[in-house]
Amino acid sequence: MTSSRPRLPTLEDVARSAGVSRATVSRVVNGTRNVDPEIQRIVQEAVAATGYVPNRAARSLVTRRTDSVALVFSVPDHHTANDPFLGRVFSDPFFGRIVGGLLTVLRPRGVHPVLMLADSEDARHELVANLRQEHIDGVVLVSIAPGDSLPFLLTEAGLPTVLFARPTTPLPISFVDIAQQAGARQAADRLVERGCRRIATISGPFDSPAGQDRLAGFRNAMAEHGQPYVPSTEGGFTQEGGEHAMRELLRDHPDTDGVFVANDLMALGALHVLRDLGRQVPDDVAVVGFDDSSAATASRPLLTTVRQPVEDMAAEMARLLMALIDDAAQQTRSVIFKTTLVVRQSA
Amino acid sequence: MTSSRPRLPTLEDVARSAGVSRATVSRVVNGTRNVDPEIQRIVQEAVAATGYVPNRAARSLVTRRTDSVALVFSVPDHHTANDPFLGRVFSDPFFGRIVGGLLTVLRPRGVHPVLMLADSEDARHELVANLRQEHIDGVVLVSIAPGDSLPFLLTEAGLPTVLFARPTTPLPISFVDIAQQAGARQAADRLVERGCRRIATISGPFDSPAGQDRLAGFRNAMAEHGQPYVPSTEGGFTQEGGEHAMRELLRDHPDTDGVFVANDLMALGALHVLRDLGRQVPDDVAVVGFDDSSAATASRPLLTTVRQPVEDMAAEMARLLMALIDDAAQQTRSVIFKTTLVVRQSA
DNA sequence: ATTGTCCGGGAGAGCGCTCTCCTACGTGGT
DNA sequence: ACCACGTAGGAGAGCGCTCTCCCGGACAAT
Repeated sequence: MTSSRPRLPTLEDVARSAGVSRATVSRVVNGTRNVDPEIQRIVQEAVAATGYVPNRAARSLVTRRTDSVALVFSVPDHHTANDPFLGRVFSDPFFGRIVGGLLTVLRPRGVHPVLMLADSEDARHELVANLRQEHIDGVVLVSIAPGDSLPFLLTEAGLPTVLFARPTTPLPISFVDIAQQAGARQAADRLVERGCRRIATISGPFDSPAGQDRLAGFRNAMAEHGQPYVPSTEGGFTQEGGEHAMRELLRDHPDTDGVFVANDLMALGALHVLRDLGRQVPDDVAVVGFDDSSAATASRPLLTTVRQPVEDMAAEMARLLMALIDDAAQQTRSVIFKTTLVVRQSA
Repeated sequence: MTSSRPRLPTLEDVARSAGVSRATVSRVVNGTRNVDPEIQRIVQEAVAATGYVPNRAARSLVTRRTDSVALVFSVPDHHTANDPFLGRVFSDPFFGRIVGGLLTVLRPRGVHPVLMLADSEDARHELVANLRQEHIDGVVLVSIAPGDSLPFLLTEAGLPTVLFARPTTPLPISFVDIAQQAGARQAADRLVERGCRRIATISGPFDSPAGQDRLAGFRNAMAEHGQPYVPSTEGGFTQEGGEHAMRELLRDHPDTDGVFVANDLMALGALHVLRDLGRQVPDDVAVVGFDDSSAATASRPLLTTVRQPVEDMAAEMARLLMALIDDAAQQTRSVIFKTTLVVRQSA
């Protein structure tokens, strides 16, 4: 029974009711220029009495601002929501953590995030066209598509954009990221501190900056700790990959007593394998993960891991984007967050 | 170096370039009425040549449609994104599964979901005011706040709304849900079929419809299987609650050989307790969860669970909402989905 | 007094689009 | 031949808002 929209009050209505002009009401509503306090009061009462709320479309039309930003997830081509791949992306808690972080900054400013998905080259171009047509003020881009063209396309279109994680190829674009290498170093320090002597690592895919950096950072740190060679296997950032890598590692290096696993999901898999093979964690083999995702507390023993402050990073993305929108001439900036080691049970 | 917006092509520009009137271009772009095929072609070429994309704000202003819907998450008061509670909400993979499902329907229709959060009574009222100002066509509401006022407020405001899960109090509002009782029955059937004789259950909170229904459904099914009394403990739908409940259950009923746990998160906790106490799953105690969330595949043994088709449900919500928006006089409707038992290792 | 300055308020153009009219032009029936 | 009717395209009125421009009055400086 949706009562067919009974025409909502407009500025005009409020103006008439308050006995002033439309312009004055607009000034009061938007808090621009000086308005006599008495008139302000009258207008505010009229607003309350009529139940007036500004029409965003009309406002956008003239201001060329929509007070909404796109939250774009860019994923490899030809995956739909029913595909296992995309399903995994969206079902990753990380998605929700980003949203939560963004909202802490966006909501107080009355800016709404609009969800968008770029899952094909066509979609990417269409997206840019849509965004250019000024119905969106800026873009928060989370890209997990290797060699994604969107960062470039958006830069080229001159759209205010902030990336989650450093772009694969250098680009004049703002982003937030974590100090990956320093994070890996925290893991190394922990394992060494525990007294582990034969330390190995399960790495992420080599074509991802995060995978590379964590591996490099870990190796560097271990070298400084006097261990020149670190056995490593690639686990593809998946749970199954982690299991497989752990098995391989133990086969080739049965005396391993400490493992740095480049993300929690793989660590979860590794823990399962260790238990199946009868190795006690952390006593026989200590394990350190990365991310501090929900997997870290779903596992037994609880996972010691390097925490990535996703919510804070997302909030900062929102701040950077707002600044970029307010002042288009602004320099692009990057903000790098420090990770923290969360010590639980596995190391 | 954001090149300060170089004024984008408008309908007028396209019209001039094609040598026709604005109205004709509009007709071609929107595919309304009959337009001479030849002129259609000319206009389409002009559109391509100028790179024209409709301005949504201008269009919305006159059509009173925005082609965007709100995706509202309504949560209990006084929780912010940094609070553990809300953090958990947003980090629950379920959030992303909803979004994924919605997008499969919304995207092809060019409708965008706008994320909103209602975390206080003020926020709820403000939300309704915002939505009423016609800058949003409809609402997809996921409420996890007990006694939430939003379903009522939205109905009252005459806003097209679709709920995820049956509202706590009866209301003329569309919703999707699953056949909770039938789902619980599937779990019961499985446990009985495996030969379990002393079956118990860990339930969700009694103030949630899902918690109630699953418990009632399970009891009914067990009664039909000849077991009149089912020991049960409440686990609050959390992992810790599940652990605690499992411990309690085993203390009071040490000979339990099968457990239905009303969600996967609690089941995860239960599995940990069972292992700690040296009970083999599924041989000593069989466990069936509910939801088929990511926890189900993160556990060892892999969790046998009742699958809730969240993506399909979300897609249906989108369909219901679109129908409601297109025809406001439409009846409110509910769609109940069947669950499926996913047999893995734990039962 | 006269001029200049500031400041509060109103008038009105126009953002880019849709959609209702209206006109011009066939086409068919009588 | 005439009129009725259908059909394709144009003209133009807004949708609700912001913002520039303008005006009138208060006040200070000359």
